[in-house]
Amino acid sequence: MSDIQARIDNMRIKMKERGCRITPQRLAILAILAESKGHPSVEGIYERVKANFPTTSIATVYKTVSVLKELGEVLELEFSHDHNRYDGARPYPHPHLICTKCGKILDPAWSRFEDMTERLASDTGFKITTHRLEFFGVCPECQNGE
Amino acid sequence: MSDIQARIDNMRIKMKERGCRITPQRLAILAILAESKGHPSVEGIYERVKANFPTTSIATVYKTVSVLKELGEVLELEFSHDHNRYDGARPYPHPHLICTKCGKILDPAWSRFEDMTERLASDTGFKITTHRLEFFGVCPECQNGE
DNA sequence: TTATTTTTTGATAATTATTCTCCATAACGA
DNA sequence: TCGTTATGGAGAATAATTATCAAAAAATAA
Repeated sequence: MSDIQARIDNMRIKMKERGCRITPQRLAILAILAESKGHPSVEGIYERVKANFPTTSIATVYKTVSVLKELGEVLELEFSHDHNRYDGARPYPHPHLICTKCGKILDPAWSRFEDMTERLASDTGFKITTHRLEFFGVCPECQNGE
Repeated sequence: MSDIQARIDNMRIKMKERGCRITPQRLAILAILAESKGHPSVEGIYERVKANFPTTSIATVYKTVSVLKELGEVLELEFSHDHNRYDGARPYPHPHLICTKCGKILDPAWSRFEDMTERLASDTGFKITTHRLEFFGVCPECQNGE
């Protein structure tokens, strides 16, 4: 079974356990999020769902993403000046590399920051639950004016 | 001269150079941002400015903060589900420690991530311009139910 | 100083992403 | 299959932020 299929199944099970019904629209949303190389926005997910389910409302996408967020099955990247973006393939905190020109978001293949987090916790008394690390810059394509 | 006064003067000079006029309201905003231990929101700045200038509009605060952001004299912490928060004392990217219960934001005394950034740039071809690193957790006060 | 020009202020309207409302419909356990 | 109950969809509501614009204040010129 592919990683993507495994992610879809995992999300499905988590939603079921919570008492959610798996509708075709939701399944489509899960699939898009699990594939999500591009870290889509709700708007972007909505556009892709509509290809198969033309009557879908954007509210449905918001509601499904919200449940997944609550379940820890999707990572939300917050942008107060733009649509939030979502990572359903790797829902745990990890670094992101964001092109400030085209909005592309990449996942550099790096490990987490356990030791850093631990030291910070013992220094400050905080119980650290999560973190967010994002690098911003201009991608090679945008540097070449493509 | 105190660090805070130096920050105020620096912001003032940068705004002057850009052709901005330093009004009493703006000076009050600069002072609040330079002191900003608590990483205030626009709303919070507005409340404090109103103590001295009761007729101030929140739009004035938004506009001033926007100019400072453009000049790189204030760091914006983005929260898509809440007011953004601002750091005028240390306007360069640095880690933040955020209590998810009370909203307190601390600056742990850590250095930047130059080496990390450099490696990432050479790995991906991105021209890295800035980064964002935020740790979330529950502060000691909130753990004790205060 | 006074007149003139330009920017800023402040009140409010507009915008935009997101959330809510509500009922017909669909999912799913019995 | 049936009955219960969550969901879907359309549009209204919300909330943070931004835009508008006339009046006031600051800079500049005379």
